[in-house]
Amino acid sequence: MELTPQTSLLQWYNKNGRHDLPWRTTDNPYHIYVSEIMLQQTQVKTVLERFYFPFLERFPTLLDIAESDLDDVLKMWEGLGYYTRAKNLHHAARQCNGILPDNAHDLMNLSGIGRSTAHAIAAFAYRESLPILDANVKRILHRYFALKERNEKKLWEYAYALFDSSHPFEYNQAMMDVGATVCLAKKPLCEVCPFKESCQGKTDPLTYPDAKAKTRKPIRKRSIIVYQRHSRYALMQRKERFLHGLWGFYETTEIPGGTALGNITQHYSHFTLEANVYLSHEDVEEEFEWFTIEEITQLSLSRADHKVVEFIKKSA
DNA sequence: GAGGCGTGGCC
DNA sequence: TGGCCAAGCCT
Repeated sequence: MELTPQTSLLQWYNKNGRHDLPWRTTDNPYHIYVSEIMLQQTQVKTVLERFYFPFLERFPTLLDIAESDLDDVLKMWEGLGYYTRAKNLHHAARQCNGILPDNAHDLMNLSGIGRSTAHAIAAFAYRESLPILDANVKRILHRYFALKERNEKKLWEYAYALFDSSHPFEYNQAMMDVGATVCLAKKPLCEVCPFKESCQGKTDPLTYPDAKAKTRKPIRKRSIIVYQRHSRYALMQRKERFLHGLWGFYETTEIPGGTALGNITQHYSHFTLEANVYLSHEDVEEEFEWFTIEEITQLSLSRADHKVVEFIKKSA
């Protein structure tokens, strides 16, 4: 007798799932929430080894976040990227007064929690019977139902079609594990896949969905000027959306004078920064704040600005 | 709906 | 080594 795809998936998960992930072995909704936000567009290894535990130690409860300054949250987020997540997490903590809603509908009203994340938290923390639709599930669905077209609305319908409503926790976790370890983007391992019997795309999995149009990342050439007064250096806290809340040195399209310290290249999500770094003792009228190297380590800086700090240390 | 939004790892 | 990819959301 043939197994249903849901039963096959469940059996696969029991044997092959990543059961030891800390956000799977807890029933603390706040811990699960933090993990879901950190894991957005971010590899499990990075979250697991560098960010998840230190963050929860610094902020043991959601109320601790609500009662802290955004700068303190950003400091724990430093290096993780997509800093709007930290801003939204801080805002969400205050929106709900440190008390996380216990259902997907109310979770979705919080900043930074979309439909998929709301479903994930609700399914994992409260066993609410809802499917998720993340990149892993999307890839599986495109192949399983042989869908060439990328269509978010239709994918949600297919997500419900394959969903095992009797086992929301195990199903959703299993789908992410299959996506992460079997239904791989470049090398799908169809022979060990729990869906190998019923998958409609198994003969040519790489053709689903249609390939994205290739676009070349633009290169932005900039000068970074490190203004120095005695043993202090000029930084500003970014107000714009890009790297919001992080501190940085002065950046310009002008070619300045001063001592050349070196060059940095930084790849961002939508452009590449190529910058020449200069040290200058000129007076400046811009509204900077001035910090020693020691004090700078207390701030939150982007990767690129950390590279600048390294140049300063070498030149000193 | 398309584009903005970080960083590290992989080949 | 440059281009893709990794538990999306917001505007």
